Order: sequence, then structure tokens, then C-alpha cells
Amino acid sequence: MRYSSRREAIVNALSATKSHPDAEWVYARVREEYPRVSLGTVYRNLRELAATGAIHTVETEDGVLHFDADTSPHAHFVCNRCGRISDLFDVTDAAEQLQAQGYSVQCVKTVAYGVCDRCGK
Amino acid sequence: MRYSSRREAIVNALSATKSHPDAEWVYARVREEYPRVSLGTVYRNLRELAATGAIHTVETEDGVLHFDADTSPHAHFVCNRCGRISDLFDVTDAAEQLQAQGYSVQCVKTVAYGVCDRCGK
DNA sequence: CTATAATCAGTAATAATTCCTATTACCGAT
DNA sequence: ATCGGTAATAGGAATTATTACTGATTATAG
Repeated sequence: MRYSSRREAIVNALSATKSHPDAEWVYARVREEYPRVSLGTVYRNLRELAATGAIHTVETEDGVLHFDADTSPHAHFVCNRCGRISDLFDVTDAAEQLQAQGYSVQCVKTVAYGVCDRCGK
Repeated sequence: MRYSSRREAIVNALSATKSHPDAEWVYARVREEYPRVSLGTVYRNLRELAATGAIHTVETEDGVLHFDADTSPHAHFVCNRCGRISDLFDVTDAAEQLQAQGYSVQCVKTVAYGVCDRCGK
């Protein structure tokens, strides 16, 4: 993957926040620097960055993808009311910890992605 | 939520499999019994059933929602190659277990959903 | 029964995301 | 410095899963 100014701006925009923004937010930010950037470019770069593991993704319950430049291992909490996404750096007993902090946990989903035994052969 | 024959057929179709199907699959099954059922009805019922917790949902990386009639606490593994979704009843050290079984784990996502401290007040 | 409110089928609309095509920028080699 | 090949970009069209809307139907409480 060779250098590209738009991709750099996308990564910079994402690295400057811990708010787990969606593609539209990144688009708005990058447009401040490159007013002619297209939404498709933002989507493509975010997708490619996520595919290589350079950034991470969080899917909210409304199906919108959110992005995270912090690739250290951690989980997320999504508020179904305000949409805010917060970090959970210690996943053990996540539900208990959250409740102790005043969060009401409706469900915890753990999904592993990869290649299964059949496909790996 | 009052009785409806279509909803019953939807739940039955979902309960008859462990393959975590999507809405189209459920639609095809229910149509065997009710050929005039509409896809919108299937979507609406699946959404309402999931909202009440009667069924669970798993989102694959392509953004498609899959449904699970098994509401016992368990996690999932999604194969990014064949799309197959398998159950993980023991989540502790999920990655290690999966690797021992011949799975190649690319990432594990844990997301908790609920209402945050600010919104709860 | 009857009233009423949920549910339905069918269709149109929505919205997030991807695809497509012409154009442009980059970079190594001349 | 220029060329040629390759990859990236812009802009818009297309795709696709999902939801919204409408008038008709149906379950069920009284």
C-alpha cells in the first residue's frame, strides 16, 4: 500500500479523536483539508485500512460502521440512546464493571472473525 | 404482542436450524408454508423479536444481520471465507480454543450495548 | 358479535456502502 | 525532465439490506 495524501489525512483525522466516528464524520474532517475529496475515497480508504488492521471497526446497532485508530486490544460499549461509543480496556467481567460505573448493560456480544477449520484446509 | 401465524412460522423456521440464517433464508422457509408472506413482514417480525430478546442477532462483516433462536448466553465465530457462523459456548480464551480446533482467528470483537451513565440519569 | 388495534401484503422509499469510469498523481527508469 | 506504468482519486451511478407507508385483514377483549 503506497503513500496517499488522502489516506494520510483520513488516518490523521481518526487519530485525533477517541469518539469512534463514522465515515461521514471522517469525510467532513478530511474535506477541511481536501475540499474536493469524495465520500467514496473516504469509504474505500477506511475499508482498506480496516482490512489491513491499521484501524479497527465497531458496528453500532443501527448497522453503521464506526472507526477507531486505537488498535490496542480493547472492547467497546455502545449507548443505544445517545450512540456514544466508549472504550473497555479490561474485558473480564465487562458487564459487572459497566454496571458499577452507572451503565445499564442490555447485552454483550462477542464475535470472533477469521477462517474456519474447513476453509483453512 | 398478540399471536400471529406468520410470526409463529418465523420463530419455528429459526428454531429448526443452528445455522444463524439471515432474513432472506427465513423468508424462503416461511414462504413454503405461507407463499404470500412478504419480505417486509419477515423483517419486521425478526426486528421485533430481537428487540424483545426472544431471538438474538449476529452481524457478519458484510453488514448483513443473522438471527439465532438460541438465546442462551454464547458467543459466535464468523468465517470470513465461507460465511459460516458457529457457536462458542465458552468464551474464556476464545482465540486459543479456536486455534486449537483449526480455526484461524483474525480478530475478536466484544461489544456491550445498553444505556450509558449520562443517558441513564 | 363488534370494536379496535395489531398485523399483513405489496410497494415505494431510504440510506449506507460499493462499483464504475475517466482522470490524475506518483515513482522508478531512462 | 520526461516517459510509462501503476495505483489512487473524484464524482456519480448502482447496489442491497432494511424500513416506511398504505389500505386490507385478522386476532382478541369486552
